[in-house]
Amino acid sequence: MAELRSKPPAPADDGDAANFCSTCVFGTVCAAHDVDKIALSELHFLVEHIGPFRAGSHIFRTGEPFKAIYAVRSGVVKTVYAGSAGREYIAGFHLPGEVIGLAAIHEQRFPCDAIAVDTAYLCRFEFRTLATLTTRLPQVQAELFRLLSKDIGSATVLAGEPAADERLAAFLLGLSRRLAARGFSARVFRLPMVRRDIANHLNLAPETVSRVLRRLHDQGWIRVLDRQIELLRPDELARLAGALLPVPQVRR
Amino acid sequence: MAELRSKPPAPADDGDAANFCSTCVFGTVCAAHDVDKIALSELHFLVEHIGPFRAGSHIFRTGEPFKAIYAVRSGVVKTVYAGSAGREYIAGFHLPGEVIGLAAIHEQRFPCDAIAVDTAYLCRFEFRTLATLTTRLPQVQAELFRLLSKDIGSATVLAGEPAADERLAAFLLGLSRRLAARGFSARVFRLPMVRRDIANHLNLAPETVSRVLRRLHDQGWIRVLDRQIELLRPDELARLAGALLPVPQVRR
DNA sequence: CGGTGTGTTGAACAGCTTCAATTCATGTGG
DNA sequence: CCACATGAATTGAAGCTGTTCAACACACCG
Repeated sequence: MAELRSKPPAPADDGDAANFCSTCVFGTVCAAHDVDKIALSELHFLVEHIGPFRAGSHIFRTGEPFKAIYAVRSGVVKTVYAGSAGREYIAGFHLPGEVIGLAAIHEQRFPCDAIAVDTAYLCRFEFRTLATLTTRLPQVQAELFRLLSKDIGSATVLAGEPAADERLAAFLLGLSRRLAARGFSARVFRLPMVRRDIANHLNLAPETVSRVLRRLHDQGWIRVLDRQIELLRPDELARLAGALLPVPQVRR
Repeated sequence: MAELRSKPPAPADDGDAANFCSTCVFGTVCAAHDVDKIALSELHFLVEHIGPFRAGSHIFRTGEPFKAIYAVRSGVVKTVYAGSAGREYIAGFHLPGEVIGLAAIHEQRFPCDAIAVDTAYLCRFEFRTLATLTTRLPQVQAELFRLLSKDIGSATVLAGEPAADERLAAFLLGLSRRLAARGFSARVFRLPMVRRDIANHLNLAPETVSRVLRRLHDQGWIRVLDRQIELLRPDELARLAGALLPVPQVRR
């Protein structure tokens, strides 16, 4: 477990006047297509680079009026809903290239907090301007539809309420795959968040997370050393997780 | 509990060449605004009325290629995800005016089954055509964004995993409010679905649903007679449900 | 060095599930 | 028309999974 890459504290690629960030959701959309050059440059002009946000600081808060959506450029961000009885539910952990804030469109207010887990940099997209632009950039509109649709699915996945082991297996594998898609090792990685966050994401007590990790460790399917994780038997984990897994990225 | 309205077996309003159905999601959008008349008539032309679907028959199935979204015109439709170990999870019950199929945009396949609970009639919107039209009808685009965003939220609500009583209270109250928004009584109504469906929606065993209903009944907060429900103390139910409730429709 | 927050482990408890039996309504075939 | 089968709903009893409460190890930091 020595070859673990430590995440760079600053974004590797900020983009410039001619290009989007390498992680940008809209980068791939615009690169290959014959799009309206003027509109494209407007889209580019619309992007606002913000950060750094230190671990624990808010990108937006529950109840704030909705003005913009955000794409994670570097670091990790969690979206946190206030649950009943003082509990909090973490809807997701968002890696570079992923977009947050889309759930706020409906009520025009953010329904959750967005909090940096790591030191995080983001891109800000003023939504009204973006929505206007999409009428001239159908590919961007399609991408927005797709992003919104994706979030419906991801919210639904955990709702099936499987056993603790399955949830944790699905969580680890999902994280592994998303990291792999970003050029990191799929086998060995470091959990960016504390146990309590994992617990709140999977609807478990932190103690249960500990115990399940230990169980998986004792079975020889993973190795756990603090936040260092090594997946020894991803096949077994996948079997455990069952239909719960986010499909291994077909598109984008 | 005698004044209960029985739901009409056929849609009350099919719309015509000049008007959308009274329940239509896009009706309100187009009615009041100064929109492109030609584009509007195209949108109108795009709508395809389908049905009836008898209880238990599929509107679409998991894995089918995504071609269109659907709006419920009359009746009730459930969206069912295949859960782990043969269990099934019901993401939602959809009343007239609500849209289903949006989660399929992302992977271009339906991630769930849509099954009629009641006899149901729907409107079908070819999605590609619709997406093209929205570039000329910004209000419709905005409405689509809003619908998608709404579904993210609704999927997240139950994820907070509260106690069984809270879930059931939230479910009953949510249903009551949605029915009220459609002109039915908020106090007295009939559950369109069987207990097992409620159980699969709330991640409970059918037996637990029975027991909780009985408990609420014995507390004097509701009256239950088979599928007939009367809410005697909606205030207490709301207190129980806590932050879990869908906000009482502000917009639309 | 004590303080704080994270993580682990143990033991008792609670809530929900599971299994099983019963009632009731509906529909089918003899 | 009745006998029987089927499925929904309810209720009871037992069992299990995860929670809660509590104690402790460990690292980091003033």
